[in-house]
Amino acid sequence: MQEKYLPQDIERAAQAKWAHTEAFRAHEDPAKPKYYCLSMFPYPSGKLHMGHVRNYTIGDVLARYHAMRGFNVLQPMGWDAFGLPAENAAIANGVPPAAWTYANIDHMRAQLKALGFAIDWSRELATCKPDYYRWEQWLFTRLFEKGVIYKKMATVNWDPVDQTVLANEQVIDGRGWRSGALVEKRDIPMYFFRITQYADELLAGLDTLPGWPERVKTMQANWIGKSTGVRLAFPYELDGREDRLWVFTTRADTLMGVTFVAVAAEHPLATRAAENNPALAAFIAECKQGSVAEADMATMEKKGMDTGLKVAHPLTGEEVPVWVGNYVLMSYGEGAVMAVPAHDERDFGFARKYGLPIRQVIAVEGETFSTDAWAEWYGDKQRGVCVNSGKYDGLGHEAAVNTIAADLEALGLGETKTQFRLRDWGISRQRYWGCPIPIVHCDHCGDVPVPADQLPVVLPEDVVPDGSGNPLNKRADFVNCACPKCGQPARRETDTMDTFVESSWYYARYACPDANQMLDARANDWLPVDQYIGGIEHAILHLLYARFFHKLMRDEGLVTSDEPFANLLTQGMVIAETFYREDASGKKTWFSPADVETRDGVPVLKSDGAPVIHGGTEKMSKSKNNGVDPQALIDQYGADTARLFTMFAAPPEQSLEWSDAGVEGANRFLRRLWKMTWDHLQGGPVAAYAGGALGDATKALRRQLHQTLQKVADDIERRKQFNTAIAANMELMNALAKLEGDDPMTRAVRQETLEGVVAMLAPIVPHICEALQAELKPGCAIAWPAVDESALVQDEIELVLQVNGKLRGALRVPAAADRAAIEAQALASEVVRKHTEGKPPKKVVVVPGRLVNIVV
RNA sequence: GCCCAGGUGGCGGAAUCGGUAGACGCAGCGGAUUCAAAAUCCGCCGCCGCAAGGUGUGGGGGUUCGAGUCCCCCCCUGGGCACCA
Repeated sequence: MQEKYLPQDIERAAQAKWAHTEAFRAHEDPAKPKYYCLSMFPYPSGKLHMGHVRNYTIGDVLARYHAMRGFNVLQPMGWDAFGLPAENAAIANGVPPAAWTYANIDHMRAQLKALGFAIDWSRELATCKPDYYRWEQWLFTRLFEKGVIYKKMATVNWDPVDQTVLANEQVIDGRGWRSGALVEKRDIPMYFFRITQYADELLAGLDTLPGWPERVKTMQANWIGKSTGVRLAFPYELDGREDRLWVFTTRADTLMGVTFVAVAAEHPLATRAAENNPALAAFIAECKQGSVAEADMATMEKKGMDTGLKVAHPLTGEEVPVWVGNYVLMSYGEGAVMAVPAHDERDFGFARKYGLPIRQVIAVEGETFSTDAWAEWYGDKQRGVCVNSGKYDGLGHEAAVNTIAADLEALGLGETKTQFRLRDWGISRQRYWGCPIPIVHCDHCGDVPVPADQLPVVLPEDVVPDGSGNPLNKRADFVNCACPKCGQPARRETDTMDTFVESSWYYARYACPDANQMLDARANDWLPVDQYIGGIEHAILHLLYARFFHKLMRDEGLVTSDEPFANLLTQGMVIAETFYREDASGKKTWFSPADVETRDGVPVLKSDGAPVIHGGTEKMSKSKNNGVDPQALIDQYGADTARLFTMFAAPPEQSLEWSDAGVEGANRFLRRLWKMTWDHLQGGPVAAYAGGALGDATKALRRQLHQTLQKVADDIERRKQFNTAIAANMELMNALAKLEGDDPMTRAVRQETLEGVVAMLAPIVPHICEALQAELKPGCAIAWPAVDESALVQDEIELVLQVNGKLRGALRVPAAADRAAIEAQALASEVVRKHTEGKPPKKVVVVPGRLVNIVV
């Protein structure tokens, strides 16, 4: 054994050994319980960032721990390889996205291997490879034929200068990120997954997932947003024809307070009204500026304009004006809303701004209504009762909704309806680097899905996008084809799929990566995933889409389970400070924190010494350029230090603010572990303690060892909190360092303790543990030690002594002492007499094993 | 704007079911070792106070023998908002 801890040498040796023995190759084995441990696969952006290190170390700790505890473990890895950054790199460097992506994959694979993760690399997949995406195309055609996928118009961000569709991320303050042009909304045809058909099941399914964090389930439930309300109609007559304007509301009880209705700018009524109204047409055009992102829509100034059209109130027949509102979303509900300014805060503000009437129809006892300012109670469903509402006066929320709904139904002007906030999933992307949508457009046959025997539709990999439009449109060899149905010349669809489609089923493909079909029987051997680990930022979209896709695959007979992920661990983000400079046009340039230093309390760029602006502490991301490269850490200290530090710095679910300090401490601990083992082994080999009389010190250390074994198992398995598991081992090592003596019994206990620490830390720092095990117990694989219950027994325990709830001292009592004996001993103690000043106790609280509180 | 989290020493964090606030680590301070330094080892380390003691978990209120933990209100920070992944 080397006296010095040399991480590079031992890590290389351990990794070579694992590779040689195929230690992590997973095989189906019905004799053992399976444990499918999956970390969200990375986007191959170039190099690993700290978020990856954190994510995959968490997964690796759980995978290795479960393997030690007798599970048949599968831990695969792959690449979420399609996406926008590859096109951006192509624009910047002139490299085809495919070449850029494959080079990144090679680099990042080597980095992952250097971190020593227990991954079955034989199952590696990349979503940009035809043998992966062909099955996605195959399923698409099946679902298209079933009607689960359909085509409709949808609104996108359009850059009029670059003549291209922009992602929401590419719209900055309403302008295109490259051109700086004002972004417009544009309607184009897109393919949609009918996810709303599964809304109820996706909602109900959350209750079958006890292994998911409550907060994620709450977010998903709110996202699906099931609400019951009333769909009702405002009749009107236009151009001599009778028609109805439909709206949906959860507050039908306020129907008598409607003073206007608001429609979206794209609503047919708005379009019709604008025909002879240039001012309105101009306003509608204005509404079409800006991004389609909901956050932008919700935070922009609420504006509106009267269309001049009137509709009739469904119950009173009273005339109600129709306005266009820039805050009304065409894609949600009916594209129109009824406005009750008195009882909806947004309508209230809008009515005051435009001088529209505010009519109170709900009252709360003891409160006075005023049109001057909004008060919380105006919108209170619980306490409010109807007023100024004719026959509905005096009814509470529920009764009023039911009565009004019944009356509307009798008139044929409304019905009770369940509404979801969830919208169908539009998957068409006007981009090159994605999975081609397997549709052929034929003048005679319409949209024809590509037959299975003609799949995959292969994406050409030699393309370099230039930032304007989809380059596939310029590839005649791709676009021109024969209609699969009639054989006549036809055009291939050039839109590609949302990359969320690839990441919605990769977890299943890992079970059978070589299958010559989408999935084979092995999928059911491994699914559902026992532990899924990934960033909290995926709490809604990715996880909802994957759950949805799993149900689609189930309904295709490909899997038997209802849910893909039995247990979910949402790791917090690795965040870091951001710094930027802004040019005259308002364009921001972001600088890496590594290139920034503080001079006289001002952040400046190291290269030019001029100040930069601090942009807050945010998720490490490419766009903010605040990622920290873990490679330097690995190069300097080794993989085990990087792993130990990321696991020790914060519990997995919390966000982790990056700082370089602390890494040194993790490395110091490993050196100390190494040195203590070396020192111990200088005395020659010794067997671990296996029985016999012990002194106080050795007995206490053994108790701590076995307590720690219990705690660490609980921390890893149940609490999934690795920082405290590591801290417990540090405490144990601190105690071991204080154990003196070289007699055989003491050395046996020291051997047992070191073996225990090596086993407990093996999932976290596997390389050093592998090397230490080879010295401590040559020829024996690391095994999780059984807890010795007899070592845990204590004769005496210490209780906390309080007087009036304040800590005043401690009390040593026999472990078996009963309540009365403890109370007597407490009352007799010196501290109690001093602090009670002789007053008789009013109450004595005894919490067994914890404390005694004397109340006077 | 809406939905979901979080806020504890100089810093990262611990306190698992309402029961000793600050485990463990970083930084700092003092000492040992050394020609010297690094490394290592030992000790101290919330704040006020010489001490006794008081005080302290974003702010305000409440429940309780006892609140970081439960309830109400407020402030701040982060994540998501459907085309970043």
